[in-house]
Amino acid sequence: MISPETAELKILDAAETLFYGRGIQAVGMDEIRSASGVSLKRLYQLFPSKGELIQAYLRRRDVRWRQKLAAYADAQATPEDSILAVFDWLHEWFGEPDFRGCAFSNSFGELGATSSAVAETARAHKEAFFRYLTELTAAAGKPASLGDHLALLAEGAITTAAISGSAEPAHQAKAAARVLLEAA
Amino acid sequence: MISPETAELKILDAAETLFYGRGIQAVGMDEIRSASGVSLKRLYQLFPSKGELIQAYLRRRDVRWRQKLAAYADAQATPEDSILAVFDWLHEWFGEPDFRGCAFSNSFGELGATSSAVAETARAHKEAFFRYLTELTAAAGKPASLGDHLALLAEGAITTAAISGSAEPAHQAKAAARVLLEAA
DNA sequence: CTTGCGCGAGAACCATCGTTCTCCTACGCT
DNA sequence: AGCGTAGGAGAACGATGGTTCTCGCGCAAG
Repeated sequence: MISPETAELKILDAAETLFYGRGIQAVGMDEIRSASGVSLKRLYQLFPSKGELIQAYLRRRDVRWRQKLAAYADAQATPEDSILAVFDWLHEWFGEPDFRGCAFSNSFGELGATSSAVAETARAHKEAFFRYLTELTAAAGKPASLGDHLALLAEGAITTAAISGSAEPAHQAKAAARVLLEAA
Repeated sequence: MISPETAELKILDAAETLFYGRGIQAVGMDEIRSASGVSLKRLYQLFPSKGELIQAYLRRRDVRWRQKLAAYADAQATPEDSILAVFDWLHEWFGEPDFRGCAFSNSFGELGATSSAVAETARAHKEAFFRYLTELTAAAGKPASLGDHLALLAEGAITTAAISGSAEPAHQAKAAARVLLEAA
């Protein structure tokens, strides 16, 4: 028998791939069982309902996504470089073969109206992202409004890249961000 | 008996309210029948499947949304004013009590991976919106890249307003747009 | 008048899905 | 060895949803 921790990881990995790739409602618990190789009984022991699995999926993705972004941006030499690097990171993300937009925007559009837990998780994710950009602009000695503006550009780039299937919006957003950064 | 045209309108109105307000998969055909007052038999005569009703809903919303935007923006005195008016119009839209983000982004996130028809409709809607903004920037004697940048701001404002539940992103996007407009 | 067609109301049908249950196997403890 | 418990595989259950069918009625043509 596999350990509970391993089982939990396998379930979360399968759930993330399936939920993100095909939409939450389009994926049944049976499919998560097949993909993870964990029995239904075990699955329900670890996550007592699909709703709790959805929350666990979103929470883990939130943390990992923001960690990866921060690791990339914080490695830059100056705050200005960090700000622009955000858009480079987005470009790399958009180019991944399974990129399908923002998991939080997607789940909000799908379930936000019927699940306040999903709506709240999406809101918290976006707020944390906004806060991070505002920290970067503060470190560069720029006003908080620049953080808001950059966040809108990034947000727009994500949905546009998802729907158009192109990574180009990241470069466009970066060009706009450079203008805003120099003007601020 | 009501005329087929009237029945079709009542169905589309009910479908739009329900699909947009609660998500497409969360709404059953029975609920559309109750809300529209049109019998299931008639409903299936006019729209042979839920998929075709979804497409009709999205097509009509695309046309109306872009018409309303263009009517508002084109009424301005100068191309520059038209560009900035786009964000005023967004602000009004965000303030509507049933605002829940972009119907196309939402349906793309929900069904884009499983329905190529939905994905394509969303793509066409965004492309038309982008094209419209590029026309405005061209009329103002600005480069096409400005149109792309404004589109990203608008797009970001829409999803941010939806998830945060605030109309403020429209004002923030307008401020950023003004900077980009003057710098271009 | 009567015959038949179109319609509305809603039951019926079939698939799917979230969740639970059954049955059987394997292993740990005494 | 024998017993009890946990776990896996998958059937079962109840609800829901998309789609179709049945039934009964009203109206229009002959």
